[in-house]
Amino acid sequence: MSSVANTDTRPLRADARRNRERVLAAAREALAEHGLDAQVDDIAGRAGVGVGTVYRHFPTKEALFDALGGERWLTLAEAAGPAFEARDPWDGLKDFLWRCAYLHRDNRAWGQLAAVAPLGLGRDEQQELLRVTGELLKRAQKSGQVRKDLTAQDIGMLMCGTCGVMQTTGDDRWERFFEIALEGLRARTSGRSRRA
Amino acid sequence: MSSVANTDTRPLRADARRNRERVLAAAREALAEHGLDAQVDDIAGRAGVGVGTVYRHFPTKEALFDALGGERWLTLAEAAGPAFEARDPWDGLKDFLWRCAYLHRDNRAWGQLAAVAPLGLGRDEQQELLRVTGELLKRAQKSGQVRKDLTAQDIGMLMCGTCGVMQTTGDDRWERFFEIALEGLRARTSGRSRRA
Amino acid sequence: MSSVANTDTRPLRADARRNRERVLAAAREALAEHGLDAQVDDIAGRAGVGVGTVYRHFPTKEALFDALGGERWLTLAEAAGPAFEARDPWDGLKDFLWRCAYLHRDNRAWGQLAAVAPLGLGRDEQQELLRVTGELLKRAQKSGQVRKDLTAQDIGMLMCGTCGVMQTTGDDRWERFFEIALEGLRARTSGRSRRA
Amino acid sequence: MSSVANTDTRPLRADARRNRERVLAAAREALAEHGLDAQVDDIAGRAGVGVGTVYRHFPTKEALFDALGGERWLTLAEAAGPAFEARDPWDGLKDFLWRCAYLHRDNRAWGQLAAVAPLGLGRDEQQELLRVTGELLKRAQKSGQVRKDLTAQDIGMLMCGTCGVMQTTGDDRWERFFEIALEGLRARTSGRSRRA
DNA sequence: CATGAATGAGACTTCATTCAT
DNA sequence: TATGAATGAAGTCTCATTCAT
Repeated sequence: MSSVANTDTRPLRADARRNRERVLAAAREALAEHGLDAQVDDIAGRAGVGVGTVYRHFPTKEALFDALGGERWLTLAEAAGPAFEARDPWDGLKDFLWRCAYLHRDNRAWGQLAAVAPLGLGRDEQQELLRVTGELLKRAQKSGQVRKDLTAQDIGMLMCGTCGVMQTTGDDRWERFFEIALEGLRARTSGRSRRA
Repeated sequence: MSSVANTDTRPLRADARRNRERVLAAAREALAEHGLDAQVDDIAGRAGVGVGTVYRHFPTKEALFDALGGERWLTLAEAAGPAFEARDPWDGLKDFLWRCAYLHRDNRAWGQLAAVAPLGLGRDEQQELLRVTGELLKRAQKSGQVRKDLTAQDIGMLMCGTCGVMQTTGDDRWERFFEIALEGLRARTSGRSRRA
Repeated sequence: MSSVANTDTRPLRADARRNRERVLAAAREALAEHGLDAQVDDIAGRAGVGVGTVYRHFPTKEALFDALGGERWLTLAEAAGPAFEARDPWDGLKDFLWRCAYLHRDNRAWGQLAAVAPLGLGRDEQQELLRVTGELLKRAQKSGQVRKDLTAQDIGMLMCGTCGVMQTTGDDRWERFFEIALEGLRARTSGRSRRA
Repeated sequence: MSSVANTDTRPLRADARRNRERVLAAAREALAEHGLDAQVDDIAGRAGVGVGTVYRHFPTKEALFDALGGERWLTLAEAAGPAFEARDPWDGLKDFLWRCAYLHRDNRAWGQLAAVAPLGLGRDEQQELLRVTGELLKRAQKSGQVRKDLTAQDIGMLMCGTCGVMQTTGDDRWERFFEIALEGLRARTSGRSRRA
């Protein structure tokens, strides 16, 4: 969660780290409010630092938002933990996905990022998320509750679409959308084949 | 489709109309490429006219994009026509929705607009779309193929989410998403309960 | 008053003349409201003609306003008429000057022009005004009521200053200013000489 | 005269202050030459800074000119100082007013401002000017040299009218106007001396 | 290291004037 | 001849980024 975009291994000085965190927090706020059009000066202001400090930690506005994106992937992956405890694998998967959705609702910045950060590409942080998602998915598939052909990336797209709805409506209607879309994951009941 | 945003009843002069169309076409292009950040000067350039001409037809950048939005709703509504001919209501509905999706794919500008034009709100042009969607939906519900509790707005959100995916991935993966989400519309087969 | 700026001797066609007058009237209005920043399109609109027509009659925005300026000089000169009937020459002069002032008050456009049309320069139309002013002035000087050293141009500057005040305050305070300034024209009372 | 429009208490950095002064100086120049139509880019150019710098110091073109206006009132008020030393109150008043007039002549920008800044209204800086003017006026009235009914605002209008003339003629003729108008302030002598 | 002043390309919009219809 | 659509230079202001203090 902490030094996501900092490739330098040397630990940052205490105050530098604090500034970095402040900037990230401010960026989250600004991003949530104004989307990708958030202004660097505004972010610096919210963080209580000068623009220069922002640029010391992040070479570019884009880099700053990228760092936020990194956080996002990690946090989402962490959200999977409880889902592994669930008795019913389908419940576990659902729980995880709703959790992810609410995280996006509570952090509008992430929703904005979802639109820019293509899925299944690049970022290392994303791998872990895909891994745990795949795990939960496989369990549910084995229990016969979920379509056998689904992949973790399919799930990713579903979340991505949900973020889109979230931002467009700006209210709670996405929950309805999400509930419907989740149904799309279910295995078609054996009813038919049996009847046939 | 035609003179969407022109409230003045007087018919435009031939050349003026041609320019208006050119500007709209250029705006579509620019919007597709750069989203809402597309620049008026660029649009004028693509249209082969001066900026002034753009502003003569549309008082504001926003108004220009609005006009595009109007087109969108109308065209989508028109896309429903063939669906009413389908033998199977579910096939009709699916056909319509895929058609809508492909229209968005072929006109990336619309996808950008989808993110700004909340559903179920405002614009008159949107009413017609909701109406025909509702009609097709009702038929499919009557035939027992689709969840009874769905509304035209639910369908709208589904399309909206699909646009989100389309833009994020930038490739064809949205088709997969769409196919899955469509499954979410299906009525849970009564097979089970009946058998019980 | 009519074809002031039209140097072509051929009489204009009836409708052309009517348009010309309309444009001038519209220009007066616009000038009064927006000063020299009045827009040609707006003037054309008020006149109920196209911009092209405005430009047919006046090659340039400046030329249009100049024409208004011409009117101004002529009308002011005509305002002197009654003043020649006055019993008392000083009363006659005062009457004339107040009349001029009120003409400017009632036609704010002129006030705007006053700031751009230097006095004592160029325009033929101005000569007549200077002539009659000089006449009235001379009479009042002969009767010993007015400073002997004043010239018609001094009077012109006084009017010009009054217009400045009129525009700056935007209300009636200029009357006060004018009254005071007029006193400055009076011959210093014989008191002095008597005492001497 | 110094940091007129800077309400922030923190002292500006040395270089920032220097730039601020440069911008103001450039604005004075531009205003003098082109009036309120002076362009921000031009001002920036004259000041040797980028446009951004102008906008950092003054949020708006209007704000910039306002700052100049503030200077004006203050400087004029300061010009009254010497007048209080004069033996003869009328000489003192005259001296002050001529001084004001010359200040406007030497700083044409102020003349332009005179046309926009109505008298007796708003600005705090103006109060001081009205106060000292009133003071000098009262003295001259007490000594019987000046019309008893005059107010500081009347004097203000007189200066305002003078600025108008100054700008219209563009030469020295305003001195003549001013001299005449000043005579308008004098108490009509005859009655008194006669009675005496 | 931090600060925030400076930069300047570039965005949107206006409007005098021209010219095709 | 009248119309009003088209033009495009020019104006105001913004904001990511750099750099002196």
